[in-house]
Amino acid sequence: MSTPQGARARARIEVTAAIKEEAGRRLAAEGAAKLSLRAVARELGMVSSALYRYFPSRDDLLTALIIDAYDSLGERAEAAHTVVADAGAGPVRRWVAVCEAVRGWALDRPHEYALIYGSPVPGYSAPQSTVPAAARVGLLLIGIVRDAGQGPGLAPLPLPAELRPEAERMAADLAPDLPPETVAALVAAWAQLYGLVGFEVFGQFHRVVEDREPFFRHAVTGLAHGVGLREGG
Amino acid sequence: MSTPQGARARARIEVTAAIKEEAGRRLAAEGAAKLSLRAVARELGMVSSALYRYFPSRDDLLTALIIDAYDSLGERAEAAHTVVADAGAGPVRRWVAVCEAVRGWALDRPHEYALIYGSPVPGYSAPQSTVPAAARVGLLLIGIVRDAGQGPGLAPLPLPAELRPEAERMAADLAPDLPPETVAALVAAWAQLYGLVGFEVFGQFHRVVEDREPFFRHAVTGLAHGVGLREGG
DNA sequence: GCATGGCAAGAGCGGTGCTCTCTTTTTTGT
DNA sequence: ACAAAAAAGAGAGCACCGCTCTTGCCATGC
Repeated sequence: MSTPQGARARARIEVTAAIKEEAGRRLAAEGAAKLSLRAVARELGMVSSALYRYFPSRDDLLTALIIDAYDSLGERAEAAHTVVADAGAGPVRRWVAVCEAVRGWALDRPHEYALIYGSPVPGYSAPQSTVPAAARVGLLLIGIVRDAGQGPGLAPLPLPAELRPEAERMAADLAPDLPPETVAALVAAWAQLYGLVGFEVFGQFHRVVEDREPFFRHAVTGLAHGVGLREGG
Repeated sequence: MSTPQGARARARIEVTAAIKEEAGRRLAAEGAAKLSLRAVARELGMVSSALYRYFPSRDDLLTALIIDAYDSLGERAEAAHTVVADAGAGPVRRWVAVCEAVRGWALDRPHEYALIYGSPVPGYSAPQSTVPAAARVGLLLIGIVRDAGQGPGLAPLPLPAELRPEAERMAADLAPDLPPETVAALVAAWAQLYGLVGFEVFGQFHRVVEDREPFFRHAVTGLAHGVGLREGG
């Protein structure tokens, strides 16, 4: 039936969604630190204590918003990748497109970006439930490298001996079909990408980099080369 | 005399220092978000309103802590550089030493790291007074590249046409004696360094990278190569 | 048809940043 | 030397916050 649990459960779902929606608005407008349950409740015309029927604490509400943010970012990155992949672009152009999608999303929603990649909310540690959503962009980047195949001579920096065991462990975990040096380079590039995006979103480039789009494109192209991607594929 | 302004000014300096010290302790212990003026005042045996005679607002206290954090980081990086430079190390080893100092400092004082390189405190924008302290690590990295000289053929990625004007502007601002492609690569490496450090400090490498020290060393060695440094150079 | 369980409401606790007033103490100017 | 002025501490108070507990209502499910 269309009312599988009766009108009551239906209302619960709607109220839950309304809370998340309003909380998302306030998050986008003022940031996570200023997100208050009382304000959300006030805006929704309910009393603050009623909100605790839906989210046991402020942190649980934040968790819901975090998962939404990861999903929104992952979706945007995947969409951007699909567009250029369908146009027949090579691996470097696909890599750059994904990076630019991440940057664009972060600049559009700086507070959501801060929520997932900024300082962790104190006393709060992301529950396991955020992991799949959080992994989407990483998987996308791995996929691009996998699709490109790895011609000999295009390999990234050779691994120093001290890193080889860890690189092999990472490769076994993340992409058993890729050589360990590629996986190590990928993980580093992944972190470095968020360094570039974070510096821009958090204002660290203020009065340092002015024309940021070409700068970013150039930097992530360097990242692509670092993991072994070349124009030809 | 030893009391150039009388006992009053002397006391003011001491109380100010005590406030900053206690605030720093609480910051290190619990993070910026949980830093409360009232708690600091309580710990110091004064009433909260008295604290406003020394810091007009919580944000001003945070600003003082931010400057201290930048200085502490800069000092540690400079000390690390001095050690390896005095030992006659080449540019790559000096670069890596500075990066490792940044990482070590961040891991030692995650909350201070979050304060200066994490999500900006909402409604707060760092005043101009933080700029010199914030620039120290960057200047150090520029200095290493400058000292290395730039042999031909070791240059970083050639600049695309769209980035050339901006790269020349950055070079004029930051290091007029270095070629624009080197400066662009330097700024990118600077941001990427903090991506690597931030991911580790903020727990993004949890269950992804386990043996982090060699991984970091390898990644920042790659960064050094990216700006044109080579072992011999 | 009625007991039950989900839900909104309200009061209240302990905490926050910040302001204002009042008093005391020190510095400064004549 | 003494009064005026500046600086500092204390306390009350405002408007918030997260969160808990109790109360009473009302729709739902037996």
